[in-house]
Amino acid sequence: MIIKSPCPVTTTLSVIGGKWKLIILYIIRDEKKRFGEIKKIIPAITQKMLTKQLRELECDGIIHRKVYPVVPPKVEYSLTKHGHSLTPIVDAMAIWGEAHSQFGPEK
Amino acid sequence: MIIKSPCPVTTTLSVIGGKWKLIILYIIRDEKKRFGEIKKIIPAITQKMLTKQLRELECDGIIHRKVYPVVPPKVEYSLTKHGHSLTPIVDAMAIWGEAHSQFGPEK
DNA sequence: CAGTATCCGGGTAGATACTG
DNA sequence: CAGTATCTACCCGGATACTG
Repeated sequence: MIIKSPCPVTTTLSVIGGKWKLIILYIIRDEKKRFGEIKKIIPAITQKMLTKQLRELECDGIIHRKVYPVVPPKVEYSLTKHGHSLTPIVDAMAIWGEAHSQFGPEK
Repeated sequence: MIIKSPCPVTTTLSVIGGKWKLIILYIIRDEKKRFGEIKKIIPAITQKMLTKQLRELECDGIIHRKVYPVVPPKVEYSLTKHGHSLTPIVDAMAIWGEAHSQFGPEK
């Protein structure tokens, strides 16, 4: 058995592995959100990073970007069907993180 | 709702998010492996990176490092109980990556 | 409001050589 | 065999300023 880096597991990681992507997925999992709403929920993220992470998720077909042609601009983000297929993984990771964050190395 | 970066999902990501960690977990999930064996299975990884990723996984209590005091050195890596609790997530990611790697952005 | 544009520092990761 | 050590390049991500 020989494994090269682009393999199924790493494919998934490349999609959700961004610093804020899991949080974003978590935020819009149930209802669509506007750019500013997401930004408010994650104050620590910069506009540049939020834009970048959203664009990458969009490129991977995970989220949908709906632009309303109004002034001032209004953009809503929501999960695509493809994106919804990730929620079990996001959930599992949230649960694992919750349960195991306090553990250190075994002795 | 306000989310800061160190939250459950990102905790999990920080543990398995390394470039090669998921692959390593996948490799030793069923049976312990020696350093050289892992290296052979992932030819693309450098010794330095393999060492680093293994150390980090060890620090997080995910894998166990058993050193045999022999010459030449022999070191075996295996999943800890804590590490085994990650396998459902690793599996889910592998399956998702397999199923969705061919998809692009939705139209 | 929802973005670009630009600058910049620090860490990630590769290549290579060396060692107990 | 299973690692260090060193040197280096790159890119991620933050800060800040500007715009349709």
